[in-house]
Amino acid sequence: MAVTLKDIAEKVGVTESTVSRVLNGIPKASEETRKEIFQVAADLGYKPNQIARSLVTKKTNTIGLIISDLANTYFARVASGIENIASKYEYSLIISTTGGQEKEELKYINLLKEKQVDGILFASGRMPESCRKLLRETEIPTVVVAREVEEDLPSVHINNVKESYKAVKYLINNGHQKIAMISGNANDKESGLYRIQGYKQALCDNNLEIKEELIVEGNFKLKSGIKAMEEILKKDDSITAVFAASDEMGVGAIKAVKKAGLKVPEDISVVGFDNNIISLASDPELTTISQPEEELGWRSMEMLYKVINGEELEEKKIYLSCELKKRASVRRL
Amino acid sequence: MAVTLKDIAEKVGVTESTVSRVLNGIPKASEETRKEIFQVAADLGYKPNQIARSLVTKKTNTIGLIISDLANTYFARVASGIENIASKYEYSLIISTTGGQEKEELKYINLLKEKQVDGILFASGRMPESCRKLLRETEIPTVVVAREVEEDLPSVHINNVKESYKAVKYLINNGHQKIAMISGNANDKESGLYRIQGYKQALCDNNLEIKEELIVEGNFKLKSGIKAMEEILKKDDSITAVFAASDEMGVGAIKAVKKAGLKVPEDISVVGFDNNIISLASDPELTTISQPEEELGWRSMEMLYKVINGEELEEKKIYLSCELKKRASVRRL
DNA sequence: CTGAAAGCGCTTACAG
DNA sequence: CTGAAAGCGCTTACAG
Repeated sequence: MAVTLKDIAEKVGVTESTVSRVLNGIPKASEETRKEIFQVAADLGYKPNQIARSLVTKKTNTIGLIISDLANTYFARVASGIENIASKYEYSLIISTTGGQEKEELKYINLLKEKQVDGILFASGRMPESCRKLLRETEIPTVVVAREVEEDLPSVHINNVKESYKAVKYLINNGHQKIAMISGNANDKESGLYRIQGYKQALCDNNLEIKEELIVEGNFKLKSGIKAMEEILKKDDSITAVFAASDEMGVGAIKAVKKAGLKVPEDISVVGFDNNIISLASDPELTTISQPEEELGWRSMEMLYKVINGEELEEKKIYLSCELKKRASVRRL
Repeated sequence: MAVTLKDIAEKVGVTESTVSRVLNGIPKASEETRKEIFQVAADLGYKPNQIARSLVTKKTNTIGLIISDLANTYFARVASGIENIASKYEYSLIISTTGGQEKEELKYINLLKEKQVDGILFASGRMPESCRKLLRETEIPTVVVAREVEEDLPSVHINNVKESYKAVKYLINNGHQKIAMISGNANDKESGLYRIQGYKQALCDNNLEIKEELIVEGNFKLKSGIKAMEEILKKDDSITAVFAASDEMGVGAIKAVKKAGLKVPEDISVVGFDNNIISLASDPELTTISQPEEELGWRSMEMLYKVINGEELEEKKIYLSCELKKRASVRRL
């Protein structure tokens, strides 16, 4: 059996209350009993039962992370950032993956409530109204990660419109005028739609024509990038550059260009998004927008910490900015 | 305030015990009170407090995962596999990352004990004696993931010697005789040492000479692969193939070969290890050994489940085998 | 079929 | 400086 406060108390000849106080560093006990209590606790290998403690303090020192998919590099890095800072704050992390499914999201919010977590970090697709409602009812402090959200929930994310704009502007600054895009799905309001908006905005602001047929949809994966690029080349082989909404698709684009007997960047320049390791593995290395995944993680955890402890938030919505990584896949025209 | 059993009991006019039994599906209450209890519970939005429940049942339905690093693709995928099956078994997952540091590992074992987890999955570097000892004392059911371990702890992993052998044998079968290796650190008894052993064994069994100077150490990262390959080319430009202990290093090798003005696979063939996405991003695509990360994850979770429930294990050590992915980076001589 | 009681391992006023 | 008591929200024999 595990050793309890009672065991220590009996052995020392004091009461559980005293042992509890001493072990928790509450004010003065006689130096003598203090010493003895610590001694006996160590001898017996006492480990406080946090479950029992949580029941009375109503704090579990654990927070729940609801996330789409750990096998995805991007989310894995966000999770990593969260874990690092959580452990610094002495919070444990319960991780639940949802695949972006609303049903799973609801299930886990309920579960985390039952487990009495002190707070929730939500990094799983767009947050449906049902989740918001449930979160409100359960009254668990929540911060949304990597998603803009209409709700007044605190959140930390990047500005996808602005960052895409930056990528496309870079191509324009390098003299490109006929720029295609390999996008995500426009129904995905985040990396899908917003990155398209940034692309269009950049063209528009620079008096370049937006041709809808030059925006080809992929699913962020490498293969879809290949297919999309092939389609683009078939449609219009006079383009000189392409902006891909993910590095995987960007690398796919490079592959397709080469397969078509053309060269990157001599014939076609490519810019990606993410700064995934594959952007460095490709040949040529892919120019890309570097997302601060780890920072997204730790900033959200910091925010949540403040919310839990009732501290004021200076900003309810934090936008982190991304860095343009200039590499060999873009040429100056 | 959260609604409790007591609230329901009062409203229905029965006792907490009855409510508890009904909600837990314990045998027969009158159909009438059952209905009413469920009704009231739903109306009040009752959610059982699992902390209170755990205190009495001595089960938390959560397991702890001690893992090196979530930002690392390999471990992230292992974690993903674990999470998927854990949630199927209705276990929550507390994830703690250690960076492979013994001190952190010990800290988290203690913490998980205090949190009364039902079991631990250990996927963090070689397990030091101190951890084994602590695990024994705390008596938490444990399964080791992706690491061979002398101890009689159950474990699931791949056979690094055998899989490396397979990779090198493939090169030999394709007519290669002068094969270099980009290895990990030999002090790392797993992917470091064992992959070197497999390489040597394959050469040996095929009467090829082992030249220590053709084994150059990297750190599994892309850059180190480039450096190692440059060194190898400097030492002996008559080699026709290289086996890299990771895909990142393999891709690095390809880059170095190209930079030296040679071609892959025409001049030098390359085989990697992992089947990381970058093996597909590289040009040419990298032939590699595909590790079953997700399966590593779920098999270990399944094993742990059995241990927790006192079921007999047919095998205490499970070896999963890897698949050789034949791609364009190897040529037949 | 249901109640009353004890207990899980802690913490925390309240006294003294 | 320390005890005695109550309580956190449940479950589970034990009666009846």
